[in-house]
Amino acid sequence: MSAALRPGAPSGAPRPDAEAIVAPRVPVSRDAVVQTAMRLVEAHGIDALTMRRLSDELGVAVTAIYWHVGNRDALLDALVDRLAADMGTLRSSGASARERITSLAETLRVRLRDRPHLIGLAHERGRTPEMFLPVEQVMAAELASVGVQGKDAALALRAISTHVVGSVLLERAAGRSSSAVNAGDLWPTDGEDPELVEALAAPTDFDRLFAVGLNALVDALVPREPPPR
Amino acid sequence: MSAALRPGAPSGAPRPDAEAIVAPRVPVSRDAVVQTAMRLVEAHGIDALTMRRLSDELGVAVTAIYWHVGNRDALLDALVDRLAADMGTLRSSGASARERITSLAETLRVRLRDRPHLIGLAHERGRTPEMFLPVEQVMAAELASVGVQGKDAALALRAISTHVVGSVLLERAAGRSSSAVNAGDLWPTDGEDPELVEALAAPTDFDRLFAVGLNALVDALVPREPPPR
DNA sequence: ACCTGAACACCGTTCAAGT
DNA sequence: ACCTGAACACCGTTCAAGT
Repeated sequence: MSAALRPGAPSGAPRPDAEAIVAPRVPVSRDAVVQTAMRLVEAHGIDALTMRRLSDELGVAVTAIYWHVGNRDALLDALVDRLAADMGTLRSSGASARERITSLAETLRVRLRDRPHLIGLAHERGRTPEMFLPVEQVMAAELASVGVQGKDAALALRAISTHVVGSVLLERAAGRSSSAVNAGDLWPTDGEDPELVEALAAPTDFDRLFAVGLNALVDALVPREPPPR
Repeated sequence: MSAALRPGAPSGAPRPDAEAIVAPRVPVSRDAVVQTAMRLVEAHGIDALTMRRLSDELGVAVTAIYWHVGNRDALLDALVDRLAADMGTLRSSGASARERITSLAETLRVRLRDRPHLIGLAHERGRTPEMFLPVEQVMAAELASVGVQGKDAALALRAISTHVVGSVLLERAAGRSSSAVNAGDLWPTDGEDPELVEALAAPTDFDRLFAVGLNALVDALVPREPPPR
């Protein structure tokens, strides 16, 4: 089911500057390797990314991959690089600084949640900070506008972005749980608060959970008014 | 450097009910397998747990492991089971319900942080809820004492324990980062708030970060006074 | 009941060799 | 500059066979 389009298949214009004619060759670029790897990880998770499967997908021998990216570890680094670049920039929207900060955090969350396997990878490699960068830049300006700067601003930024990744990671983990274990299933059912047990047995509402935590953080860290001048 | 104490070595009393005499045998129990696996993971991380290394450590052939635990996946499940059991129970201490809840969360955090590789494993397998169980039981009682019950209590419990695991997971990830990438290193140094950039370049103070988030959550979710009766 | 050894399919990686 | 094939050490797992 693989190794299909190995020979020929000259998609793309033939390069005029080559002594070609015989076999267009269309060499696999480093870029193509990274891109295909990204697709594999997004679609089937990190375990699906084996050097051999990747080379199959590209229609080359395994060893060709090594020429382009060095080894698997370097390839994973390249994936995170690209993911970080893909995060792009953000604009804040909302009436007050607090609303704008809230909406920034929500946007980042959605963006991360769209590519769960890849942010899982970034997490494993301790490179989540790079994912925050774009939002933090904008958020810093918002904080400054209400008088939060310096070390306080750094703390607030970290608290909020930590909350975002934490939420995404845990939601992802919950999704991966085979039997979807919830705390409620483990509680004694003869307790004094059956409504609590029932609520814990139900699947977590991650949207609400995220919102509650975010609200609490914003309340604690972002003042309502700009400071008196 | 392994496969050392293979034959003989009859540690533990010889069983009197056996037809033995010739070779004490001391069979490897399922319990011993799980225990050794746990040690391996705690000491060297999940990747160090290969079936072959494990069997070496136990002084048996690889295939013997399979007889005791089925396969690697089942073994990992057994590890998480044991971890959950090891979490034990907790007592809350403090003057008010708020203080007791705060100290419970802090205790859970420390307990999880002591075994980073194992809770990483539990996380990967979507089984963190079981780690919370003991604390949540006690915390539910504290919440009830200030009038928080039912669905509200469930939300509060989840918000707090999510914050705890999230913190631990991210701290662990930061520790695993090779070059300890911090957001500050990526910011332009010609910004308008050099103190902010400097603070972001410094390593994260996870204790403080945790405390700030926890405080915000407790403020938002746990009332100061018990409700009027 | 408990363990071994051979065997299989699958990894990542190196290297000499080809064009 | 780019790719191949053979080879190596290491995985998890199955199975028939031993005691």
